[in-house]
Amino acid sequence: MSGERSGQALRIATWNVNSVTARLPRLNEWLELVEPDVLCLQETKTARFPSDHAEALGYEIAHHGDGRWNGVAILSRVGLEDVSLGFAEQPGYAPEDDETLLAVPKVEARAVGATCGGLRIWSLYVPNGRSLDSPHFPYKLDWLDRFRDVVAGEPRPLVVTGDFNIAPTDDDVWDIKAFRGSTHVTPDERARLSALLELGLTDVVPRPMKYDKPFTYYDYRAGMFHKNMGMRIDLVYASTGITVQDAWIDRDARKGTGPSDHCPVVVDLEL
DNA sequence: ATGTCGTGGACGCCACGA
Repeated sequence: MSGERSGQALRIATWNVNSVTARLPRLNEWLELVEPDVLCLQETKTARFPSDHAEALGYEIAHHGDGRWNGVAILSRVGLEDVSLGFAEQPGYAPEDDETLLAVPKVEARAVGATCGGLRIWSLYVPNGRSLDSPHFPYKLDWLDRFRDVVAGEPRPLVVTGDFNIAPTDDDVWDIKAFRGSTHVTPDERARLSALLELGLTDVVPRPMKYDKPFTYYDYRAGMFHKNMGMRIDLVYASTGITVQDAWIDRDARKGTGPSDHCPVVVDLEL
C-alpha cells in the first residue's frame, strides 16, 4: 500500500480527522502503520490535544485549538520549530445572526505553521463557505487572500497542506453537475488556488489507489464512500524544487469502524 | 447525495456544522 521510501525521503501527510478525540484509536494505529515524519491534522475539535500516544512514538506536537469547532495540528518526529498559531492579518468571522452582542469577529483556529526537518509547513482548515449567499463565503475568500500574503513571505522549501474546501478542477468532484450553485467549485475559490500556484507552489496530485479519481472526502450520508461519490479537497501544495517520490490517498483509513469522513493524503518527498 | 457523524448544552434530545 504505502510503498518503499528512500533513505532521504521525508514522509508528510495531511488528514482531516473530524475530532481527534473521537478518532484517537484510528489515529494511533495509523501513526504506527504509516509512520509519517510530519502529519498535519485538521478539525481536531478540542482545546487539549490527546498527545500521550503520539509523544510516546516520538512526535512533537503543535496544536492550535480552542474547543468545539475547527482546530489544527502538526505532529513531527523530525523537529518542530518556529511554530505559528494562526497568521498575521488572519480574518475573523462575526456571526451575522447575533443581535444581542456587538459583532466582534472571532479569529478561528484554522492555521498552524512550523519548521520540521528543514521544511516549512502549514496545516490549514480553510473556511467551508457554507453557501454562495452566506457571509461565510466572502469570509472564505478573504481568508485565502490573506493567507496568500503569508505564503509570499515564507521561506522555501515550503508545503501548504490541509483541508482547502475547494476542488481544484471539475474532475475533482464525482459529478460537477451536482455542484451547480454550490461552493467548493466556483471560479472565485479556484482563483485563490491559482494565486498560490503563482507563488511557486505545485498541486501534488496523489494516486487514487482505486477507481480513477483521487478523492479525499466522502460525506458520511447516503453511502457516498461506497458509491465513490467523493471530492478532492484535501490538498498538498509543495514549493518548486521539492522532489515528490510518491503521493497517495489512504482509502483504508476511510473504511471500518469509526472512520473520519476524510482520507489521509501521504506524500514522500525530497527537499 | 441529503440515508451520518461529532460536539456540547441541558440531557436522555436537540441545535448546529459539515
